[in-house]
Amino acid sequence: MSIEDELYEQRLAKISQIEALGFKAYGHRFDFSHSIPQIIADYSNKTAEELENPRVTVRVAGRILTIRRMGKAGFAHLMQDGERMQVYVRKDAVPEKDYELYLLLDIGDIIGIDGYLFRTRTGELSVHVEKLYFLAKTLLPLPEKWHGLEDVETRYRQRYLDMIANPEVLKVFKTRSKIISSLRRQLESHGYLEVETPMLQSIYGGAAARPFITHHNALDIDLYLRIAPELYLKRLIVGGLERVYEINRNFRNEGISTRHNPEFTMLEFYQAYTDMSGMMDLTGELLKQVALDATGSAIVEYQGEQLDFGNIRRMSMRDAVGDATLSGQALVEAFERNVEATLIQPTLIFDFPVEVSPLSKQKPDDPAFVDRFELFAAGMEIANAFTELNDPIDQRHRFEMQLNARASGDTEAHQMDEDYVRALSYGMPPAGGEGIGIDRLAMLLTNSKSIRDVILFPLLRPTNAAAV
RNA sequence: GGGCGCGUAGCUCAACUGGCAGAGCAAGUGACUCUUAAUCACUAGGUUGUAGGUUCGAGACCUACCGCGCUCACCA
Repeated sequence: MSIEDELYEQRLAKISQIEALGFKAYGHRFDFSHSIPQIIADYSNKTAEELENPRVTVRVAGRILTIRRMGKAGFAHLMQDGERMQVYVRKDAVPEKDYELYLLLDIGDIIGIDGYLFRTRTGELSVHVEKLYFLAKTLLPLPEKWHGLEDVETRYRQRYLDMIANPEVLKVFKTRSKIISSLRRQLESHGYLEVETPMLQSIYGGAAARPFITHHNALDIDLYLRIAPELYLKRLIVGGLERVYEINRNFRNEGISTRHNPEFTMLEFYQAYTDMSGMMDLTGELLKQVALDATGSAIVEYQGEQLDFGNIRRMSMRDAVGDATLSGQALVEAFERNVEATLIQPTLIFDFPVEVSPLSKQKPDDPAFVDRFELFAAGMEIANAFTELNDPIDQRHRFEMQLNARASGDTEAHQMDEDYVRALSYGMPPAGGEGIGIDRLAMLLTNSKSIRDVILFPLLRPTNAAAV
């Protein structure tokens, strides 16, 4: 019998014992009076005397992290929402069956308690237990309490264990949530409307990437998982929704790395009657506020560097490369090869060659370039924005150039989207648009080295379930 | 896809040049009414990722495969 089976059997036996005492191994609703973080926030600075007069009674729930039994009394730590609270159980302070239950508890069990707050002799804020409730039995052992769970593969495959054993992981995902809610709040305050556009598309576009292909049975057609929502969002600009945004998943059938997950979250927003420079100003405003909302500061530490989102630099691609003679593909290649990784401080790079920008509007004074910028930080591309191309004839021409590129082997070139050209043909107001990679932004604002640390369930190769 | 590295008990890690697979935590039994990595005593727990090979002998060396990490390419 393996150790795990043995533990499992022992714990099944404990379920019988717990039920024999009159408790349910898997309980029902439990209305706690205070969350553990609440108690810590409200009572951490209270003295032992203040906690006695008047006595603070609490009903608390949580997962058992540690147990220290000493004959006829003992301590345990409960964890809720990433924070821990010590509880003290004395044989003469609880009903007889509750103490028998206490003796049967395992690390990992979820329990509820009634009791009152006090300070131990060493000063730790604790709950003096008067009644125990049993809420859920753990049948499997938790990772070790001291080192936690460090094996990265298990952390990603069994994220729930990672969250239990490594409370800082909870913080990362709370910060990610704050980032998204901050962006929503800000865009709404600018009059933007959140919309949802198709993930299943019969023509994919809006980015240079290879798609995932799937099949719809009833229509008997292949469909693509979207690589970007761009062309649909701009149809909405044509239709009169003048400020729209979408925060949702894109899917790109490409490599996996510390900066790439096949499905990733993108914010895209479009605003009629503005242009690239309007997007530049808005980007600065959004990022400063999102950094403040997520971390409390516009200056954020990332991997030993202080990134200042309060003061975003702007530089043309040619200036960044340092060669005013380069243009087209050669300029982009020089930029990607020599400059991109060196852009640690948040930097807007503008003036992209028209060849790599089939959806952007050309500069009025230099048609070799378009009014487009990308935001880089920590050597990563974070955002991409431009003055939207609203000339349907030019757009058709750009698509045709993309088709030529595709014919000569560029598997990531755009498809022709006749309906999109038709939409533009009804007249799209001048507009600016932008996409921000939420996962990468979350990396920066949580000081995470890998995109997998900011995606709850990153894609891993499946294994035989038994192996993990 | 290429290169480099890793895989030992549920978890965190040892095991010298190829020579009896070990510790702490977790688990079980016992002691203990203010502990906090509780303490003390005892007990149990292993197909060393998988399959081959070399060898008197393999956790270690060789080959292939599986999985993960880093990195390059591609991309956001």
